[in-house]
Amino acid sequence: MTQSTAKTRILVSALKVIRTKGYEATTVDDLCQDAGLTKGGFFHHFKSKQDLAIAAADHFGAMADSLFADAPYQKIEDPLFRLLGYVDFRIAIFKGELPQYTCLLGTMVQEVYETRPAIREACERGISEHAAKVTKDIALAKEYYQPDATWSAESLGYYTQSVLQGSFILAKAKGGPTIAVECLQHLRRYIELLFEVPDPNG
Amino acid sequence: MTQSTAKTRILVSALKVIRTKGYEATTVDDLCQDAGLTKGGFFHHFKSKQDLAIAAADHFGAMADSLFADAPYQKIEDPLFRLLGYVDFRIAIFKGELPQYTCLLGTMVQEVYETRPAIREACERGISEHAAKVTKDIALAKEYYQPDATWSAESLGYYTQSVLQGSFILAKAKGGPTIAVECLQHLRRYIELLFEVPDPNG
DNA sequence: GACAAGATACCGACCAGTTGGTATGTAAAT
DNA sequence: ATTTACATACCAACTGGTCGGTATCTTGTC
Repeated sequence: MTQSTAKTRILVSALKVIRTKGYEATTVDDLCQDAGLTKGGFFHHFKSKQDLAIAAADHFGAMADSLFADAPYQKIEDPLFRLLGYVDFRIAIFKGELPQYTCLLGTMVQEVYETRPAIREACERGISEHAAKVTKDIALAKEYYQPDATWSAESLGYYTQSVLQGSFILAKAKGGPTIAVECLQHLRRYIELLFEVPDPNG
Repeated sequence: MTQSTAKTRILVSALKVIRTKGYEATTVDDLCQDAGLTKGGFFHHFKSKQDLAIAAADHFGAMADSLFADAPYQKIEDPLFRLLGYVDFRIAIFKGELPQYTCLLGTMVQEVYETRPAIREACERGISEHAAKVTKDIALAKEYYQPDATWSAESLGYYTQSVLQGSFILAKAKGGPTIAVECLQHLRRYIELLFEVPDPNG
């Protein structure tokens, strides 16, 4: 059912190539070669490289949406443990290959936030939408377990994304996910402490 | 006493330009124009653009070193509160201009970790050295206040950097530091919780 | 302290390769 | 018979980097 039209092939290639080389270092020819078509075909579907980047950002957001929507942790009923399930799920993703667990949006926005406002905006949208979904569970958990806490659900939602984005950078710098995973475990511990989850070790 | 030799002028320009545009989008001509010399001069001091990037990474590390070594919070004697002082100091830095509080190393490594191993290595070195300095205080505080904690000082040191790097990305995406600062406040709260710092609000 | 001799710091023109993007053509689908 | 979905050929602009040259600063010698 996964239609392999040229347009989606380009988008898939964009996710792969831009995540490993960044936006500026990725040439249109790189994408054409990876997607198996020629430049004429590329510019038939996207009016510019920047246009492709925006479409790729949207596509990445949609991919992420369904990845997390279909993840097993969503079946957990308690919002707090669903939130912890989210963190565990993200830790599990780190077992894959580096360019695959990395975030296209964070990678691109880092490079182009000043020079390509339209791309920046697309990245911001994707990040914020994902953060909003995490925030939703946080808000539910907060209402139930910590209604009087001084921190806002939204800021904690963004905080999870901050830790994730930073972990990607450390993983790239270190050439592997070991330290990144430890960072996510700190994030998990923070959530446990905030919600006063009983320590399973006693 | 601050010698304005062409070489240091190029390095200063590199910090500025690469932090706003990224490594690949920064051309040698960009740097020459900003530093006020010509291409011939540039390649007299650096044998390649990549060579400059490595030198810029080292220079950035040195700048950061002295910035934090001379910061007022270093005078705090208790290592735990010195650590909290570090976080507060980083929050304070966010009051400046976006490209100025951003990390050159995180920006570059994101783009080039796969394509330019030598630059990746330089970025990793800089990040790890800074993390090690934070870790030092964490280790002291841990030994004194939480000697039996299960988390390692080193992982917490890297965690602080992870939150920072992620906060930079959010600041770039959002076009301002507001959310980033809130992230650092979460980091501060996490440290307080880990070390069971009494809540000043009662 | 003068001066030749070399090293250093920089300039400006140039080059080969690459880049994003275009113009034109064509075969299939509607 | 148009429109869609590509391929081919091409271009102007830009890229990192080279090269020969010049001004200035160092250094050793007398």
